[in-house]
Amino acid sequence: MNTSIINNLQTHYGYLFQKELLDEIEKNAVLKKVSEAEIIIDLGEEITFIPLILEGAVKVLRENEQEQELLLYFIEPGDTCAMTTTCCLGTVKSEIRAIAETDTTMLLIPIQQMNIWMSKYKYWQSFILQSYHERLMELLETIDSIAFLKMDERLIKFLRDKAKINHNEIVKTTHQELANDLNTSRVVISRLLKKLENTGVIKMQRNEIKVLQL
DNA sequence: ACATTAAGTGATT
DNA sequence: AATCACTTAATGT
Repeated sequence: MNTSIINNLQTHYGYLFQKELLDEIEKNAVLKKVSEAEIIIDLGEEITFIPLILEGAVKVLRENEQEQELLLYFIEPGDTCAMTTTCCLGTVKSEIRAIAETDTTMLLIPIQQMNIWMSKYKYWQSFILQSYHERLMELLETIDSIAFLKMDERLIKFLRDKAKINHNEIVKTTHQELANDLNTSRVVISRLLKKLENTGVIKMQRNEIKVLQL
């Protein structure tokens, strides 16, 4: 494994850097690159690995039978996906869909290793627990947002989050996509965006929205 | 020039 | 806030 990957691990996952654990990660992990919009794992697929995000961002969403979707949270470098850690024994099927938000580089850790390391390495255990906690907090934030915020507040929050994740104040998306992510209709999004533009919060063009007030 | 897709609007529930 | 029906604007071939 080359040095840039090791450096990256050190930057984002510093606290789980124990010599032996690092050696094991080198030995067992597979480097994977996915490009934007690629589906990393889909509903019902068997989970055989857990990802450590090195570069990029991944969006995690839920979908019901009628193909309505709802964004749960984003995961960034330094994160792992909690849904894949929920069951430590046996194989489980994914309850969520993970899509590359941008071009993303990650390390895939086989689920068996994950289980072995849980008891073998204290750093690994606390990393997983902490990550699980973070994911839960983000989920709570999303729930709050759905329960207590009106659609216009949800929309601007989403745009800001997205701008942050992409490290770019210009969010490249369509009104329809936003409607899908927030599980509302395109017309509603169009009208709310217009209001936001009039109040100077954003500026829009076809296929992109510039968030002025981050 | 034409077809396709994105975005805007008014009316209704 | 959702849905419908329709218009207008932008973009690809």
